[in-house]
Amino acid sequence: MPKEIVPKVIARCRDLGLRRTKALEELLATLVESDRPMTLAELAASPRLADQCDKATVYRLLQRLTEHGILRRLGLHERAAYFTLLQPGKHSDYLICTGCGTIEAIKAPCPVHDLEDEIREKTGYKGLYHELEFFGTCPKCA
Amino acid sequence: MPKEIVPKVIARCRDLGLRRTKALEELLATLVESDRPMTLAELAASPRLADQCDKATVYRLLQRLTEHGILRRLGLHERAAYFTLLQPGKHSDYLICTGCGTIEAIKAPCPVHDLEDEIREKTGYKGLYHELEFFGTCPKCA
DNA sequence: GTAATTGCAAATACTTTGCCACGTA
DNA sequence: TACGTGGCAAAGTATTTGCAATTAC
Repeated sequence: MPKEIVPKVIARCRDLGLRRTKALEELLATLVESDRPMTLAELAASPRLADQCDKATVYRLLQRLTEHGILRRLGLHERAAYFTLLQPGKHSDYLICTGCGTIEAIKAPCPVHDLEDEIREKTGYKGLYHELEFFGTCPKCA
Repeated sequence: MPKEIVPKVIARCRDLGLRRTKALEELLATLVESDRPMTLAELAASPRLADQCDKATVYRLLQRLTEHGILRRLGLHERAAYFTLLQPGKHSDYLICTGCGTIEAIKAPCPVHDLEDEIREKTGYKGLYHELEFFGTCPKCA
């Protein structure tokens, strides 16, 4: 959670051969400050990026960072794709209200790691990871 | 798995006030025969439906059936939405190859029911359900 | 007969790409 | 200087809707 996250991630990007651009810095800062996954549209419209660069630039940045394993692309049921910073050792599952669309990360420990290991062994899939989401109607929407 | 599934589901539809149309029958039969979720495009192009009706009809059928709880709409990471028949007492998690896009249902018991109950109690969300998917590269694609 | 359902076509929404200018290393 | 990046605009892909015609009940 400390502010030093951004510089560290940028260092990782640099190691991967990516250039340090203003857009990269602002995009990462925005994602780190956000406590939930964000869409391309949300990112492109966010304060740090709106005046900074074109939506196509944000799009290509998201592509590049996802390919390099800095970000992860999530489904989350909306028409738009969501992106989140991938931090080693960290994993989040989400609780989503199908009424208002609110997305919140779940704090409880994820209960699927054992099954994930089992699947990895039995199927031989490489680079296995999972995505777990809970959907329902929040008290406000009910 | 028996053939009687379709008539039963149609009966449920009728109880909900839906009309028994050819398109409805074929759509349900297609989904029952499929062992995995399908997209609107796949369904509209499937043998039973291709000559039967317009894609817009399939689209609206999927909407209606989803609203009435006969089907469930899933994310599954592709740009297109996936739909699956919702059978009482049945639940599937999926294993998806990010290379070739293969989707297969996981047989192992789902390990998140306890967490789901916990979330239901703590948050007060109504109609809570979850979606769990594993992503990775299958042996063939690796 | 009446309301639900359908077909066709047009409109959206979000994503993706081409091409040339620009900036970082 | 050279190659990764960025901007603008156009093309793609999947979804969603309007409206008149049709069909189930």
